[in-house]
Amino acid sequence: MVAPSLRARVRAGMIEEIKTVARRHLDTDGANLSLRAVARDLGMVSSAIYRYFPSRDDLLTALILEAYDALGDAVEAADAAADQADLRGRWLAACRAARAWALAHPAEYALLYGSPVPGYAAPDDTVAPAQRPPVTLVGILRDGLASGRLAPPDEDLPEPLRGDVAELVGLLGMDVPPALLARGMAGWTQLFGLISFELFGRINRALPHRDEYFDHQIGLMADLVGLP
Amino acid sequence: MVAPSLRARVRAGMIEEIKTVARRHLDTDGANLSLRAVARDLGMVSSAIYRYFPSRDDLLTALILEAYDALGDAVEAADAAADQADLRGRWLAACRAARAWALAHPAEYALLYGSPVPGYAAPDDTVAPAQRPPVTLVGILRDGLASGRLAPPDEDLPEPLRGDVAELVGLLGMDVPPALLARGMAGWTQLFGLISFELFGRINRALPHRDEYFDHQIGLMADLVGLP
DNA sequence: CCCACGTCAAGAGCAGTGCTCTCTCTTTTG
DNA sequence: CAAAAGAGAGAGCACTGCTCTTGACGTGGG
Repeated sequence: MVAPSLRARVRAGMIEEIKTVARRHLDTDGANLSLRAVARDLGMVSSAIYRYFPSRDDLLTALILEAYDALGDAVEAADAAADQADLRGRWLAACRAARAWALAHPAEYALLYGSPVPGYAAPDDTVAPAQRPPVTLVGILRDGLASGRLAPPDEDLPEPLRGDVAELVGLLGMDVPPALLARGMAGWTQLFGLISFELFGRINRALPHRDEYFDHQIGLMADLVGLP
Repeated sequence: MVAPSLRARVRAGMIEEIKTVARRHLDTDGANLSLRAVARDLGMVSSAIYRYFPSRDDLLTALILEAYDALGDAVEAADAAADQADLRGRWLAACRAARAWALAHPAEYALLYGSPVPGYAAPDDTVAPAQRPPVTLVGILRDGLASGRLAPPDEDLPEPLRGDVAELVGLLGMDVPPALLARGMAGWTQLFGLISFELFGRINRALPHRDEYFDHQIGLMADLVGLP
């Protein structure tokens, strides 16, 4: 392990600076990020950017990865900060943290969960960090099951579906009944829908009390998954 | 009322032809619609398009309007085709119709419910057609309430929210308790989330039986709104 | 009938985009 | 100290939305 050379440190700083400026452009100008505009802000020429990122998509991918991790950190931190015995409190805290992060970083949220850019295919690196929020939610359910505070749902899944979800249970490494995982995914789907509606402006201008509306809606889903 | 002149009829046909080709480009190339490419396909030069649409955004708006109406038609038709006494059947049919339309027209769905285009602001004309699917869902609940087949939820909404939702009830002109409307909106949010995840996300590659998964998820929401 | 008016399409051009290639200068390395 | 590698600048290609001008054509009124 040699000490990084001056050039290497400058390079790392440059990469960070490019990402910072790009993030700023993302927040102000929306999803269509212009490499040339970023370069202009940095006082350099557009072709110089290609020393650091092989293409615009790679820059976007780097931003997406960081955004997934930032969202995952926020959700997991909120869950960890709550009273671990209070399952419903943990669920609500995780959901609120996701919404708060999305409201604070709307353009990055749109990058993660908006319509996919036509030519762009997200690399596999993004799969794991993307699953952190739903995994956190399911983890709360697993904890509840383990501690006996959460009763599994009465129903079971019909067969072709049961196998799929059971496989997903194994993939996530969380020992919960398939029917419960399905309800947990319903909660995650609902959370995503709620945030997207609020952010993309499709939801009602007739609902001024957005915090209360959000809390009520995620409360409904907490009921659905069986949190007391 | 005079008969439209030959020129007017040719013009109307041209507008339709442009929209058709644009829709095709949308489906193949994704959201970034190129005016020049559309013009090329029509054997004309890009500037000629501006005789019919003042800008690219106006062409997009026309497509969005038609898409909203197509989706609304599909959902309402599915609801109307179901046995009107079978409330749960109507709910499921409406949801399935929305999904089917989205899967058949992914790019147009993305245009409607994906991340908003930065510079673009949807005109007010789009508000009414955009509300047709959720209004259809709530209409099912109202019918159930009127016929006594659906019991309103036990709970009531806490105060700041109750007023908001009550106002929304008035706005929609549907006489349902606020708590029930809130649950109906949860169902609509869930439906949007489900379709978006399936279309955009590569959530659940581990779920090959998508139809069954979808049916189960909307079934959960049918339970939540109280449909027997 | 005919001509002026309004519509239409084409072409050039402007400012912007992602990206490539070359050329030069500086830093690191053997 | 010389060779190799890295970094930035600049020109250029193909593309985008959009504007303006120019010339051709169909149509309705005199």
